[in-house]
Amino acid sequence: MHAVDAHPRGEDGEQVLVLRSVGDEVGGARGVVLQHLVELLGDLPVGEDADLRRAGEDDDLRLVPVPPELVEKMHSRVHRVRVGVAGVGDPELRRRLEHGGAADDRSGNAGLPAEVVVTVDADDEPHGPYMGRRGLSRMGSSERYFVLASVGVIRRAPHLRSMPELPDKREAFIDWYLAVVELSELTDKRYPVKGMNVWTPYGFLARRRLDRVMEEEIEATGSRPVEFPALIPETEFAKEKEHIKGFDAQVYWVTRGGTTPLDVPLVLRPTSETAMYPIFALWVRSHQDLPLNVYQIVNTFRYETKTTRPFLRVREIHFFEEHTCQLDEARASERVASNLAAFGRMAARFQLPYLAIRRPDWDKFPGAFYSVALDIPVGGARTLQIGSIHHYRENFSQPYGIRYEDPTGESKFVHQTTFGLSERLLGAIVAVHGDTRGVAFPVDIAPYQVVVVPVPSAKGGDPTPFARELGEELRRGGVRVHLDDRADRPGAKYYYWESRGLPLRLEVGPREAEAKTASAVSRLGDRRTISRAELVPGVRSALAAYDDALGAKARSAFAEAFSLANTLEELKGSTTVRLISWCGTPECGHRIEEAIDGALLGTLEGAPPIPLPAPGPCVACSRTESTVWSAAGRPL
RNA sequence: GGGACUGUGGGGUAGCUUGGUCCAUCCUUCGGGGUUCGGGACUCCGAGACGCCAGUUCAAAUCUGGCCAGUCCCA
Repeated sequence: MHAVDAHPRGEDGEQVLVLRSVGDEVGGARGVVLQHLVELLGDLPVGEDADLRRAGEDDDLRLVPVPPELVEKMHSRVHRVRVGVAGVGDPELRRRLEHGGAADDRSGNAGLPAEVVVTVDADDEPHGPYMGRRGLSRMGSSERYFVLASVGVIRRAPHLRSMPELPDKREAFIDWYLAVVELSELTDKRYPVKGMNVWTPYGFLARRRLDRVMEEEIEATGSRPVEFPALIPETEFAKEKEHIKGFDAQVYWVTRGGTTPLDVPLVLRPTSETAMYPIFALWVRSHQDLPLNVYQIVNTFRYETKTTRPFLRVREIHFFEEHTCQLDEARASERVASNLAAFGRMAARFQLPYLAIRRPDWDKFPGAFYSVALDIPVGGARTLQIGSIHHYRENFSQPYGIRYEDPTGESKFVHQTTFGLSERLLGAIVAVHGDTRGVAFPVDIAPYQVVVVPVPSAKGGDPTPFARELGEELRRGGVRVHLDDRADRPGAKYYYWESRGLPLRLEVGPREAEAKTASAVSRLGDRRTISRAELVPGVRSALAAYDDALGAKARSAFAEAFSLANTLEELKGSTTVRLISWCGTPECGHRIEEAIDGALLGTLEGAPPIPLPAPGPCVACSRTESTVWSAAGRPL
């Protein structure tokens, strides 16, 4: 028997029949059904979600066995459902359920069901609340009438209160992701424009940390910040043919100023090539102006038609974009390599393992000579592109006239590169490090690195002053710290901060105040005692250990996300990202994409995610010449 | 672009098929009081919703139409 949360009509320990969620089924007759049950059960108290006062009519209720299909259907949603009244232990209750209702059909209510299926759930588990769209309402939808009842004992026991559980990350990644984002309050997605979400204070702090890391790492390679306007004249936008073709369907247009139609419509930048390059043509005159390495972090806009998801696919993108002009193709290739290295350093700070992949020609950035994408696996064969680096050769410098005079006096076009990242990185951090409790932030990104939680007690006194002292000292020591002195219970605060990815909390109760220590618990559950005297170094060392553990966990999951495939057949129904040998031809590429029902992500650049032998024959055509290791998956 | 489905308090939902039991259920959340505080406390009081516009009807959360928004599938 399961416990029933504090029912107004019941006493502790009292046995009741509880009618749950009258799913799809009884319609307006529910009150009548309830009334019958009340009568059937005589003086046995009946607990229910609905108001029994509404029950009034006097109609027939017949109990019938539940069809096995229905039981099966319910089985996945409700724990251990028993058929009919079989699960009822109490003989008296059972007798009444089986023989109670008298057939007396003088109903004036045509809407009543002729039969009502009652199932009795007599298991030991409390019914948890149901999250998402898969609640009880979907249960037994093919069945006409259906009442779910359960026998239980009223128990006013706090520990049986069940809290909402997150969907399973492996089974239902996107449901899990959305629930975690909601729970962690990184963003408010209720803004009334699809794909445009509000950055909450907590989310903004995380984003700003991300921006800082990007700024630091890119500036270390000689890049400098700039900011270009958000609007681009159609005339400039249209100069590079491939580029405009690639973005045409996704741009927002500004066609009016007030009530006056604009002579030249303006596009809201989907990316800034066409905003920057006319100006680059003015900035670059001689080889002495090169390289030109600049970046900006701005919002860009793309009219996404597919389903939008917080951080992963949005219409207003928080975009990091580096644009460079180089002397020649080789220097531009070097810049690509330098960007890859810079991203490697960023990813290390995010504790994110990733894949650098050269995209096949048909999937490169519109206007690019080639594109290197940064991908991560996100469960099953799914992948997420979190950034990209492009070599443009002279594809843009020619239409935009970006040329320089070389030392011999010859006029040449520059070779260009770009490097793009976005808030998808934040989504990636959530996706990779998050778990059944919510987000887990790496130390460098966490809005707060440490939260101090005082644990007061009536006997031991209030440790809050001591906690405040510790907080102050950490702040002076350069730690991002917050004192959580809300009136909640400590346990509630632990869950709260764990769901938001806090790396380390310090629990400070009377015992700690007495001993001049703090109990430090990491987001991964690691617990240690830090003495007041060693506070800042102790916290730093705990944070470093946590970061290492987080990275190690991510790397081991990363390695498990890949497997080899030797034939097209093996690609079908893939449950990991696949590594394959590919001859490089588009024909084979397309056959591969068809087999995996996804995308040929491209050829590996740099270190492989798992140890690989030399490339074998192409999975599609078995040719052995010039095959390369490639990855295939299903982009999210 | 084509098709299917869905819109109920801040979040998740019940109710809709068969209009009247509904001044709309439950959980969570939020505000206030008291009591608590070493892993999601209890208790008392209070707050909060039928996407929009028409129509049908004595009566609409429920039926019809349009619109808006969203989701899924296919191209």
